Amino acid sequence: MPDLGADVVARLRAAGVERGGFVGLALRDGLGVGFAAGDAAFGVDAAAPVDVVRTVEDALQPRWVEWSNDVASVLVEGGLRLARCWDIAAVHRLLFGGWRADPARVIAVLSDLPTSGIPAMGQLNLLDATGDDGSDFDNPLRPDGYLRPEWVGGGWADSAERMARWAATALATQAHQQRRLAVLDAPARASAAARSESAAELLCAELAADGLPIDVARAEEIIASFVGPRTSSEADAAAERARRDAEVLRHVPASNDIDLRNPAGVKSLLNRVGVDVPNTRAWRLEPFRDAHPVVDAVLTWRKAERIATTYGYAWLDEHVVDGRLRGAWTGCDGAAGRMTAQAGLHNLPADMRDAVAAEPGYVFVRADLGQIEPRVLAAISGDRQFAAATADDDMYAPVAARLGVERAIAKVAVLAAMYGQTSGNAGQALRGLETAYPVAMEYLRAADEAGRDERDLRTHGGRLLRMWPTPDHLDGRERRAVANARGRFARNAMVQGAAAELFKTWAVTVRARAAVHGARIVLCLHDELLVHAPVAAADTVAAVLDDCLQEAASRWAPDRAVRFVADTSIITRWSDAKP
DNA sequence: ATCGTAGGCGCC
DNA sequence: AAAGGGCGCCTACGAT
Repeated sequence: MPDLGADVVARLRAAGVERGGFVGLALRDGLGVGFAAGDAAFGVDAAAPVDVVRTVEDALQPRWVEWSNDVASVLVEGGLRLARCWDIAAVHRLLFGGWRADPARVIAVLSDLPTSGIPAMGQLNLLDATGDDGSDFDNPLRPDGYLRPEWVGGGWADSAERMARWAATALATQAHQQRRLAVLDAPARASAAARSESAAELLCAELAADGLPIDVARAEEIIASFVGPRTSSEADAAAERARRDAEVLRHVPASNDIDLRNPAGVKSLLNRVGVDVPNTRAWRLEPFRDAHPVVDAVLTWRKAERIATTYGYAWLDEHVVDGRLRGAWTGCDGAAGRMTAQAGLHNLPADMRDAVAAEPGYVFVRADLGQIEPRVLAAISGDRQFAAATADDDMYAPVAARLGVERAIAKVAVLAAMYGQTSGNAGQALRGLETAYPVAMEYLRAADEAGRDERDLRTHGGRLLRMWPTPDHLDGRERRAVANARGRFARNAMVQGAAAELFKTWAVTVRARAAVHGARIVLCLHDELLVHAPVAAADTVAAVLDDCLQEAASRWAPDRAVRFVADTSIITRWSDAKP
C-alpha cells in the first residue's frame, strides 16, 4: 500500500492545520491515532472528492473525525477537500437536539454529566492548583469526566503529544457516539443520517469558500433600478433617501415629520387618509391599495427600502468579492435541521436572481424537488394511499380527484395539515383528507399532540426535536397559546426535518458524483440545488442530479412506494429557471 | 453605549 | 375563538 501519509501531513501543515483546530485523527485497523493519515481510501484529494455516500453504511471504513466544520473550513482553505468525515458537532445536534455542540458540552452529555456543571475557564485553575498534582494536566479530561477548560482555547495544540491526545479524545468521543447510536432508541436511520449530516458539514465549508457566482455589473443595475445610482458621499446618500421618502409623503399634507422607517409612523400616516389597520404588514395593506394613492406608494417604498438596506450597494461591497457572493453556512439550524446561510444567500429577492450568472465556460445545472414535503409525509407516515398519489408528477391532482375538490383547494388543505393551520377556507377539504388519508393525518395529529404535551420527538432520520417548556407565570389562555404553537411546530418539524434529511443526502451524493465532472454545488436552498458545471459536462451533470435523487431516496427511505421527482434545467442565469 | 425585542420582509 | 412552520437581516425603540 502506498504511503501517502507524509504527503498528506505536509499538506495539512501547509494549510495551517495545527493552528486551525484539526483533530488530526486517522482510524486505521480500528486503532491508529495520529496525524499520519491518508491513503487513497481516505479520499483526501483536493481535485476529486470521491464516494461521500457510496460507503456511508460502512462504519468500519477509515473516516476523518472533526470536532466541527471549523476544521473542514481550514482544510478547504488549504486546498484539501475531504470526501467524508464524522463531524462530532453535527452528530451531537442530530442526536440531542438544539444547536450548541462545543466539545465541553458534547463530552458532558455523552458522559451523562449535567451541562450545568461544565467548568468555566478560571475556576478550574483554582481547583487544579489545590487539588491536582499537575501531572494529570496532560489529560484533556478531569477525573470527574468534564473537559478541562484549559484545553478548549487551543492549549491542545502546544505540542505534538497534546495534539495526539486531543485527537484521541475525539476518537473516544466518536466511539462513544457510535455506541450511543446503537443503544439509544433512535431509529436505525440515525446511523446513516449521522454520516450524511457530517458530509453536509464538509459541503458547507466548501460552499462558504467557493461562493455563488455573481455578475456584479448586473447586480449594480438591478440595485440602481430600485434605489437609484451609487452615491459617493453620506450627504448624497441622505438626499437619495429623502427623495424616495418624499415620493410617499407628498401624497399626504403636512406629513414631512413622519419617519417611514418607524412602523408607528406609517400607521399614523395611513390613519390620516382614513386607512385604519392593526399593523402595516404588506399583506394587510394590499387590500387598501386602491383606497388611497399613499398605500401603493408605501408598498413601493418598502420594496425599495428592502433593497437599499439589505441587498444594496453595501451588501454587494461587503459580501461579493471577486465575483462570488460568500457567506457562512451551517448544516442544520437548531430546530428541524434545515441548512442555513448568511449574507442573504437563502433569501435573495427574486428580482436579484438575474445577477446570479454562471462564469464563462460554465453553466448552472439547477434542480428542485417537486412537492417535497407532501411526498416526504407519505414516506414517513407509511400511508399507502397517499404514497400512491406520488406516482403522479403532480400529486395534488390525484388528491384533488379523490377529495372531489379543485386542485387549489386540495393543495391548500394538504399544506394546512402539515403547517397546523386551522383557519381559512381549507376546513372542508381538511375533513376530506382525514377520511381519504387517515394514516398520514394520524401521523400529523400524533406529532401535534406530542408537541402540545411537551414530549420530545425524533424525525425519520433520528433528529431529536426538543419541546420547550411553558413558562410557569402564564395564565390559562397564554398557556394554551404556547401549547398550540408547540403542536404546530412539532407537526411541521417532523415533515420539514425529514425533508431536510433527504435533501442533504441528495446534496452530498451530488457533491460526490459531480466532482469528477468539474462541477460544484454553489447553492443549497432547502429543496433546490444550483450546480456550477463546465458547459461540456452540463448534460452529464443534469443526469447525475436525477440519478443522485433516486440513490438518495433509496438510502433515505428504502420503501420505494413513494416517488420523488426533480425539475432539472441547464441555465446561465438563475432567473432563467421556470418560476 | 450596548443589549434584547418588536415590527417588518426576503426566501423556502 | 380562531393567529401556519423555519431561517437571516434590517430599523426603531426601550431597557440596562
